[in-house]
Amino acid sequence: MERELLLLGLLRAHGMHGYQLLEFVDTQMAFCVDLKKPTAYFLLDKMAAAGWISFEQGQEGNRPPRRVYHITPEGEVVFQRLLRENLASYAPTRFATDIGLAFADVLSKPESAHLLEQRRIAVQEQLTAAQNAPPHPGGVQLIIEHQIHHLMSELQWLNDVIKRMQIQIAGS
Amino acid sequence: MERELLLLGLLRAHGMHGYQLLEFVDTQMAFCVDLKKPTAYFLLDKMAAAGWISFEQGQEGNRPPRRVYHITPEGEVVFQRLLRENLASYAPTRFATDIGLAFADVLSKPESAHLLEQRRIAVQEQLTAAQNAPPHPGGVQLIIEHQIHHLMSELQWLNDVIKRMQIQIAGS
DNA sequence: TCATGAATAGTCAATACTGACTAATCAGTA
DNA sequence: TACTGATTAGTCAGTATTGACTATTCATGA
Repeated sequence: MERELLLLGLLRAHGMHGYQLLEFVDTQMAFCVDLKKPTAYFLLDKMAAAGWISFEQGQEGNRPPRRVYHITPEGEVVFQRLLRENLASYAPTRFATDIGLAFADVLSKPESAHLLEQRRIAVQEQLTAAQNAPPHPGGVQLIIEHQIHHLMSELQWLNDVIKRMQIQIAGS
Repeated sequence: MERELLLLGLLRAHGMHGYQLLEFVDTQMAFCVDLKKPTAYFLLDKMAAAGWISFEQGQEGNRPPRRVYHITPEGEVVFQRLLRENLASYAPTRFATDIGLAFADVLSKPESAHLLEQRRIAVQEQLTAAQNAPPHPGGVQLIIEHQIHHLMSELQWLNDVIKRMQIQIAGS
């Protein structure tokens, strides 16, 4: 339900139409949520059907009419529940890139080490990007800090694994 | 493609039927992959259609016949490609539990701090479970070590955030 | 003024994933 | 032996997600 939480949270600020929501998520929160356009509209439809949000046809200038969504009182109740559930829990993190590690011994140690060095560069790049991100509004800043903390931890771990592999190479 | 990588990697060891694959993933790798039964059969069908794996009807005792899957030479080529791609790259991690942070200021600081303390307990429990996991075969052990490293880093960060909130409460 | 490309706003068919179900066999036991 | 619950093996209908597409408006500059 984290995307529902996100959309409800954004709509609490003020009514928005689908594209506006999408744009905000894409530009301000791309690093922590992946929300595609059809998924967003699907979720909006679903939440409207559930009565968590309402919408009216809005017209602006000559543009084609569009749905402007608002959070309903029931939606606000759901938002608060989802928020509390979210803050109190921790969903175990699955790293997609971990599966390769299970089979790293299929390749030679030097090749594995070399490939993981490329991975290290990728992590380093993401870290630099996060550190150079312009300040974001309110709580989003907290998420960026989390990302930075996490990426630094990943870098440290990767360095450790690579070092261990190199010792094994030297010792063989 | 990380699930394809996983299934191919497991089938490299020896031919297996769907249920066997599922069972291994469920018992040995549940903490790092989430693979539901219908998804597994779906992927096996798809990979068989692509020629990455083959199967024959196997019979054992009086049990109903079942498909025993084997990796093909083309499948081995794909496996090696996917493995190298996986090791060399780093998919940015999205933490589902981060979204709540963006809206934490909706609640009072004491309540937020209290909820995050519950989250800390959840993280701590997962850490203890990972630390007490029996030794796993080969590369899977590496993934467990990664999880432990990550959970310790999460704990440290959470402690820091909670502490900051408590200072803000005291100072207000 | 009238192409041209970017921005706006959204839809749709196809793919991927899951919860809930079926159905057979086996192991234990009353 | 006949019943019960666990294990094995898989399917299917419904839900979720996505890539690719449509269609309008706006800005611009030749």
